[in-house]
Amino acid sequence: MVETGLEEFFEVFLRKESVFFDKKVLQSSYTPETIPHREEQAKQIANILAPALKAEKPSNIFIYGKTGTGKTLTARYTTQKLTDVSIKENIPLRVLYINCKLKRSTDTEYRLIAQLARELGKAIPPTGLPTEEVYKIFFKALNKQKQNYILVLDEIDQLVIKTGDNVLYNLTRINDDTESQISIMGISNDIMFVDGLDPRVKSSLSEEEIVFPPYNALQIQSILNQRVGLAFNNGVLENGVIEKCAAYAARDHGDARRALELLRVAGEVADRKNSKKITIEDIDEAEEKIDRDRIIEVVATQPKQYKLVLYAILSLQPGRGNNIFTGEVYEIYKSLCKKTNTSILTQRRVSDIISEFDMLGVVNAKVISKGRYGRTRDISLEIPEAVFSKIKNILEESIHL
DNA sequence: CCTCCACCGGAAAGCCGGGTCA
DNA sequence: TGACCCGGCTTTCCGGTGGAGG
Repeated sequence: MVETGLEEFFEVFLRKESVFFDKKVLQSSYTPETIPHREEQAKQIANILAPALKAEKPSNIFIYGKTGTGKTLTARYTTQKLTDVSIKENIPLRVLYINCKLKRSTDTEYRLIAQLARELGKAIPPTGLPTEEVYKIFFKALNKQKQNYILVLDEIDQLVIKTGDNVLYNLTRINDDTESQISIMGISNDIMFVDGLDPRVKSSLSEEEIVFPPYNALQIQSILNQRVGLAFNNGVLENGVIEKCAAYAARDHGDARRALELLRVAGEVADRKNSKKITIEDIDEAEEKIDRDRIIEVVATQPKQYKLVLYAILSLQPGRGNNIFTGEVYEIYKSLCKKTNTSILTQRRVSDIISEFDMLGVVNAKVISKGRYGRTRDISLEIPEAVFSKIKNILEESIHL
């Protein structure tokens, strides 16, 4: 019985029409043929990197711009073209791209250097060696194959936040004692990031700076238009859909990635409704859905202690304004720990957990002063009404009560 | 104008599980 | 096997502080 039901389901699914022609085109991993509205920046990067083809060391570049402004895409695009030429002309040049935020892979000093050494063909164990040792192996490998390297460090700000600028210092002065030359292209979405750096690193890293401004609504429209032809079947977009998408994305900070995601999810929403068209309402629905799914995902994947803290905040929320304070949360949290037989963390730690939730956008927590009655955080939930009870359920289930 | 609350948040250090190497 | 390393998570210690109330 069940099988035939499923079989039928799959058959129906197979024959079901979709608004999509090729969904991949809307995913962030997709690299388009051209990058609209970034010709200027691509040109600049090309200018700076070009000397590498003549075995000269290009200046280090620091790229910054908000999320979804095409930094990574442009960096990959330009370096790809550069390698294409270097291969064709048989020039010893190599581009190493590292995303510094990849958890458990490139987000610490040891792991970053280890990864670089691996790119050069060395086997490095995931842990166990002194970092110093890994540096040695890496340098040795650099010396062995003499060539120009361009090291792209994406999300470089995350790396520094986590592990300090020591790594960058070491990397920027590699050229002093190796045969190979290595240029660094740092990509960050935090503009203030360089200011916190060691002055030596700062001046070295930002020999050249390139800014990626946010896209405006019109530009986002054209980016979307570039892709809809490939992504969707003909005529599935209702009038005004692109405009609305672009408007939404431009509203906060010209994030093209968000616009593409919005469009993709709207398509999925339409598909699920068996609709042959994507309507403007689908966009609204998509935006909410993205928001909800994100929060649910974030909450569901937190460790137990975090869940307890969040649950404590949750149970203080209903029917109140923004007056939840750290002390109250901690008291509730402690009682929850006892109830669930969990070890109790210190208030210092819980305080950090609260600020992590703040950064994740699950909670809003800003420090206020209550004068005579001390200083604390003013905490309020950022969870949309629609998912409140669902979140509560998730927490209750995974904490057992 | 001063006090003093109830925390904040930086720094350092400890614990533990994962690992290497000789 | 023992000495040693990394990294995540946590505790300990402690100096700081905005502003209501005296």
